[in-house]
Amino acid sequence: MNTINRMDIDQLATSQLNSINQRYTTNRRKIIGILQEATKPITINQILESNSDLAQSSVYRNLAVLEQAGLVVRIITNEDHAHYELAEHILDHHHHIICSPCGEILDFHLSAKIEKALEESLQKIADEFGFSIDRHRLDLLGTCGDCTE
Amino acid sequence: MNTINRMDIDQLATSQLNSINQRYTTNRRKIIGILQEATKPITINQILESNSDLAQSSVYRNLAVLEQAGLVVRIITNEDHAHYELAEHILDHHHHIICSPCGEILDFHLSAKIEKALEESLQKIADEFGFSIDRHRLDLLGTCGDCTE
DNA sequence: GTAATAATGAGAATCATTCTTATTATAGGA
DNA sequence: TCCTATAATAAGAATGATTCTCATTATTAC
Repeated sequence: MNTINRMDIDQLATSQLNSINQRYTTNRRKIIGILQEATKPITINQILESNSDLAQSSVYRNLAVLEQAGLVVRIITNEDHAHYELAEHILDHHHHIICSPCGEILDFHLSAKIEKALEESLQKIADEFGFSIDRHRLDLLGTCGDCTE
Repeated sequence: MNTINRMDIDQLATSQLNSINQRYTTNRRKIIGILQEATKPITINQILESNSDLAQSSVYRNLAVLEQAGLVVRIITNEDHAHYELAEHILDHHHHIICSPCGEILDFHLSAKIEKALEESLQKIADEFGFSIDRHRLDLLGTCGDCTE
């Protein structure tokens, strides 16, 4: 998991940003770096805390650009703040386990077998509805060990 | 699906609201009725459009109460507005297919077999993470037929 | 280098949602 | 049936995450 290294990410980022006529600037590189180190989805406040050089408005703007470029995914939960993480072709396909009390989000993987069976079912369903699928997401909502105590 | 009738819902609503010391008022009954007729998750604006008697602030407040009572579920997507629908013990367990361009949300059902396999996998994963599961949600994101044309 | 264009950052603006408060409705006891 | 205590309502104000504006700074192409 996440065997892709920094050099490869930079190359990917440059090429995907270029394809939408955007540059891979210093700020964008910083944000990608912070997301890569985070190993789990984080909020904009957490990004700002890890690098005080970044302006809030720039982080909002750049995350939107990085999302358009397909490099970053925005995760919406019932929390006040959105969470962000690197796109699945950089990490790998996975799902989220969310602690409702504290808002923490962690990644998990389904077994290849279940994942495949699920994808086949979903494709059939999309066909029935006349939808073209972009992606699916599966969240597990509950309470983490720390919040139970 | 959704074989429960209005009388049963009213009874359920009364009992679940009472258990958190809340009343099943006229406004709350109206909101439940609108959600039942909608057959798919709708926004607060859509609720206000179906009944001009309701004050916006009351709808917000009452949906929060109905959600606490476990009668209503709030659905968050990337859209600006949250969507609401009746809880799964009133409808039945299902998932959502979401059109990203227009924001429409429809319900779908997984085959019992896949659903069961999935739930078993998720239980194992929750155990590994030391989480207690509340529920899971599965969304299919894509583009509906109308938005493709 | 220089001009043209894009990105930045500070703060203002937006807008869904939540909060406040005076008014109205409801339930339970006398 | 009337009181009284308490809950719900509705109108608008307040909040706060996110988006927008625009003057300044950086980058690219020639």
